[in-house]
Amino acid sequence: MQDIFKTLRSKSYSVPCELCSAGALCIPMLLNNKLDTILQRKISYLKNEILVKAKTPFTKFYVIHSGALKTFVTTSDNQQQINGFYLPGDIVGLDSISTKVYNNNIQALSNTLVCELYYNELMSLVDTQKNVRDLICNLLSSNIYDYQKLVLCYSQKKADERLATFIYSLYQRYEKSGHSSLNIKLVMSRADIANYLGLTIETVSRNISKLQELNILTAKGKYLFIKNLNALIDLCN
Amino acid sequence: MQDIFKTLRSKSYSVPCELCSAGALCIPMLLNNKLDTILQRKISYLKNEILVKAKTPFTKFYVIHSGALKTFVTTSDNQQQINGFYLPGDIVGLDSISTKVYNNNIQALSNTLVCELYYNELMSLVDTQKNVRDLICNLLSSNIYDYQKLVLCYSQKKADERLATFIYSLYQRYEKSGHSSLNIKLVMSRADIANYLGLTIETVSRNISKLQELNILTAKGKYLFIKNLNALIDLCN
DNA sequence: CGCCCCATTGAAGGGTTTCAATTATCGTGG
DNA sequence: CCACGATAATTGAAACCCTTCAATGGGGCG
Repeated sequence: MQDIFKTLRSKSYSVPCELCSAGALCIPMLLNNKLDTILQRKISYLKNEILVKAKTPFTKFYVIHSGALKTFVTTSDNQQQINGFYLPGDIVGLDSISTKVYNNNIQALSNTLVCELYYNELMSLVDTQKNVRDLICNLLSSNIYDYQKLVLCYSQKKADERLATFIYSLYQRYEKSGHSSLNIKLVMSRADIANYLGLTIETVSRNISKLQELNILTAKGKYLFIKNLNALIDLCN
Repeated sequence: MQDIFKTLRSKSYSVPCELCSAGALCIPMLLNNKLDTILQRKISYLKNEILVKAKTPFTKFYVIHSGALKTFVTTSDNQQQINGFYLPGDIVGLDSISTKVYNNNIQALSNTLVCELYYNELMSLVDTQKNVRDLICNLLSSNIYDYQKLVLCYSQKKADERLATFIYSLYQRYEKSGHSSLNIKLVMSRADIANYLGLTIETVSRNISKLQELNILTAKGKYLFIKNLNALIDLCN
């Protein structure tokens, strides 16, 4: 078991363009040699660096190549409320089209490479390319569907089910971007997970222990090994 | 006080086209005499009638003129999980673009008039009219933003804050569609509210009583009268 | 190697649910 | 229009889950 975690230490997730949620955007653009005009490739941000402050003007989406981001708002008593974790292939900022400002702060959870995708120039492509139009609509719509499921999760589920759902969603997202593995590295702290799930650090910690006692997974620091995927999925519904 | 509730008994919310979330769609189309080709106007559904069963092919959005709808999924143990209430001016089905099937069941909470908006024909308008394209993107994006706020609400807030947020959001939504009033008719049952908020009926009931003890509102059956809007808003943060 | 931060674990308190009983409301039919 | 039954809503008490407060253990980084 120790060996597994050793090999994971050097694990670094990234997404090839073909599996990126914006990939279907970039690839046809590449073909048209229009890519460079609307997409800045692979800009680097350091761990904990703030990419965007909330309320600043919205100009572009951030598409994650490798690493991870979190988005959060700050409450009146100056506390963070995390409302999203973004992994390779994910696109950040879809909520900002209508408000014309970023609604959230965006921060790097680790050293991260992102592609920047300018909204205005993307929209001009929508007008000329029907597949881009469909892609944008699908991207926005599936984001809505994802949030619907998230709302159901948080409004209906207990702590252990929330945590199981969170872990399984990480598994699914890595799988989707070509990193199918029962070994998962948590890029965020327990405090961030707790904040996001609307629980306390202690409750998250206790429920991770509980999942281990149930032989569903093994946890060692930021590394999880899913021992019984079906049992994990059962906990999610 | 009794008088207020008397006069409310006949209250019926509806939205004029100018204030409908699809209004900016319908109005330019009206001008072009294209309206009738893509929009079926004011179809009537009876209370409790099922408009759409989940998993059936997605073809059109439903825009509410008067009345109200709820959307829900059914769990493995055949229980409803409500994930949305829709009021006059709201548009239902935005999550279904990407999945190509309706993800939720749609049911009328009261006798309801809806306009039906066909997706394919709407998309052809996107290609010819830039304002329609922008409207769709804004509609989808603001829906995402709304869900972000909802997720935060449910993941972070206690029962009384959830309920306050729910009531205040009803107030805001009626205000937005031209029915600004401190008197609100709840079109849904306590059971539906509880289900949606992830609470029990008893907890909802107790917290309505609590809001009355705090002199924030008066409740009589399905009718609420907000006595202290600022206090209600304070509870929401 | 030691410090600091993060994570884990324990015990008490508070909030929500569950179970149970009562009261109110709505729809129906006389 | 009122009476009745069925359904919905309210209220109380005990059980349970999560939080809070507190202390301990462990890992990463200089």
